[in-house]
Amino acid sequence: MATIYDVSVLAGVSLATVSRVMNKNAKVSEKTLKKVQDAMDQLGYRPNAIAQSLASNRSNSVGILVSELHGPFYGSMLSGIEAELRGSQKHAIIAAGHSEEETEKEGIEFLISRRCDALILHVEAVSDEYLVDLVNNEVPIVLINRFIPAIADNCISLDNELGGYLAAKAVLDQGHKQVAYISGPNWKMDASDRLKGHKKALEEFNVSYNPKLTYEGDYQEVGGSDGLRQLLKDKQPFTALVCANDEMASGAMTYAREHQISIPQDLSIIGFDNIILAQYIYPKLTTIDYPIKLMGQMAARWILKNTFKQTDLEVKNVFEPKLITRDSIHAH
Amino acid sequence: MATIYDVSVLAGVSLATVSRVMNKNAKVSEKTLKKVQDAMDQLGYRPNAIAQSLASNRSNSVGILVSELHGPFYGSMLSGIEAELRGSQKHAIIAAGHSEEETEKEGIEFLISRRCDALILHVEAVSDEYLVDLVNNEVPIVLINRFIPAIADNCISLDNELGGYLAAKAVLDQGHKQVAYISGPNWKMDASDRLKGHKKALEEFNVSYNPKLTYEGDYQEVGGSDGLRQLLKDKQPFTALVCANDEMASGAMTYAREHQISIPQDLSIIGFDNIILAQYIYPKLTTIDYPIKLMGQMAARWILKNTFKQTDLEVKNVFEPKLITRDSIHAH
DNA sequence: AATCAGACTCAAAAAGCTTACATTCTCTAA
DNA sequence: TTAGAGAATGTAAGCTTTTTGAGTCTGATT
Repeated sequence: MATIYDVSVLAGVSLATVSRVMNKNAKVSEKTLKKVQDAMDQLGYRPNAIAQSLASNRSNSVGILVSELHGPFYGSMLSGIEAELRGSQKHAIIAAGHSEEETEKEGIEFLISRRCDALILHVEAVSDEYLVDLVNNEVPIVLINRFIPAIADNCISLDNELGGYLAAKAVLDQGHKQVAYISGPNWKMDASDRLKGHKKALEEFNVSYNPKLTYEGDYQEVGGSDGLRQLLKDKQPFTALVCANDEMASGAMTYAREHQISIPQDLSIIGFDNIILAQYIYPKLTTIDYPIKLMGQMAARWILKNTFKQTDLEVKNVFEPKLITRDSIHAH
Repeated sequence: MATIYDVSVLAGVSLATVSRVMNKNAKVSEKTLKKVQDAMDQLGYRPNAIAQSLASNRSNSVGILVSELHGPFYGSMLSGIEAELRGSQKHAIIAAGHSEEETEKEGIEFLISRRCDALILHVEAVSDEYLVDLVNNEVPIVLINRFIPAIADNCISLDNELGGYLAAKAVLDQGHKQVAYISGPNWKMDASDRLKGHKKALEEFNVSYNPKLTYEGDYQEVGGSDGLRQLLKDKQPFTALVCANDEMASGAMTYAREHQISIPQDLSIIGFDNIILAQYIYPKLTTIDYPIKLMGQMAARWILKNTFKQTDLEVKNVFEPKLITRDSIHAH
């Protein structure tokens, strides 16, 4: 593979001149420019990005750590990030953290050792202190879906509490008084925030919160079906079910169908996230929109602005969820 | 950030020794080993992967080009690849090609300039010749979901024709004689292969192929709904509908529901790909399984074997689709 | 013709690591 | 004791680029 040296020899100029042609960062005479470009074409020269990074201490790449690569959620997020970066010739290096502390740390180490110019992290298992430390001592970092007050500016998050509130309000507004809840794993910040909002709405509607009507799920489909089964077994009556995400809502809907409970006539269900699935299942799922693609884009924009100095960009840190009304809620 | 030099000074040894400790590729005495490791710990030393790549001409990274980052298909594929690579300390650099020739080429150029040790490509717009050229002259490459005879060993593909055959056979076996078909974009190889298999099955069952019962869709949901509308408008009767992928099948199902056509009583539908969605929609979609995650894993394994010389690995090039029977087909 | 500014270009150091080859230890066997 | 072998370690070149300070041109001005 041709190197810059080969180009310089063929063009009869110095390395520095070839470099200047590539980077367009200094004047080069017309004549020289042409000579160099011809030589590049002739050799099929392709700059070695690795060597460029080493020499310039810039890699033009952004490291991204997500929990999983599959699933509708991360796909949208990556897609949003990639779209935004592409426009500025920056690129993505992706690692998966699998929601495990060790793996997440390894992933971050990897991205840093790769000399990414900045990192976008969607991490769950790692501690706040660790992240604060990282932000203060290492590369620029943006956190998605996590809010840490000490580094608020580095966080792009959703107001999960508001989301939980809106979901509960949606069923309460329809006259439901007995509302069951399937939460996410309580150790996850977003799960507990959603629950907090849920309780707030209940309170506002003078409905007392009944722990027996709550089941701690796992954000997976099975959590929804297990949850509904468990809730029904408890014999505490309820007419509406709020699920902390769409997968669980879907699981609950499947379980309901298998047990001759029709949605939404017998039971109203609402989800959270508005993943693509929500509009495919039947009945179409009423849910809370999580603008994850937009948030991914915003994270990328934060980096373009703060690390790559495209100062004209606007960045928004906190996003607001909103209700998407479809067919899974019925008035009571 | 500490460099290998800092470590060597603190440990009182040479650069070479530190390097040997990192790479474990030569004997180092117990005593020296400990000194070096202590120094590394003390400095929080983290090797500069960029410099390592430049010096060793190996990046321990695999470039991956997919059409899109979102969607169930690519997510599974990436997930399979990542899982396999992680085990061997190799990493993924990902770019998106958006099914456009220019973008795909740019993506490939980028990955090569990044000095990836090998590439996994899921490309659609780029020509066979271009790929053959690439395989012969540049980095090691694996193609997913594409079969090019000249470089058959580099291809990990699905027998799409067999899949098309199986899908048609599934409805024919149930006694259907009037079978409609919504295809993918015909310029895509997989779409035309699936159609070929479809025709073959019809022939085998002595059902003549009727072009009026075929609609060229776009592999998106809207292609399914538009397709079904169009087919119904044509007044050619049919009792079964074969869709070239699950998204379109889902679109068709939605359209059917909206027009009081019940599935599968009035119309049997079968999809293709077995994306996660297929088991969530109602009725659960009978479809053809596309083991994309496995294929992603296999592509990664191909690279571990051929590029990273883990010669004990077994690689399989052609995968066979199989029928997944659920609830969307009814006997006629 | 000499001078000078500005435009171009060059030579060489630097970035952080690997690795071939050279050198120095440390034993064992004579 | 000491030669010799093998183990352990060191030296220095090399990987491909960027970048800085130092020229060299060119043409206009005196």
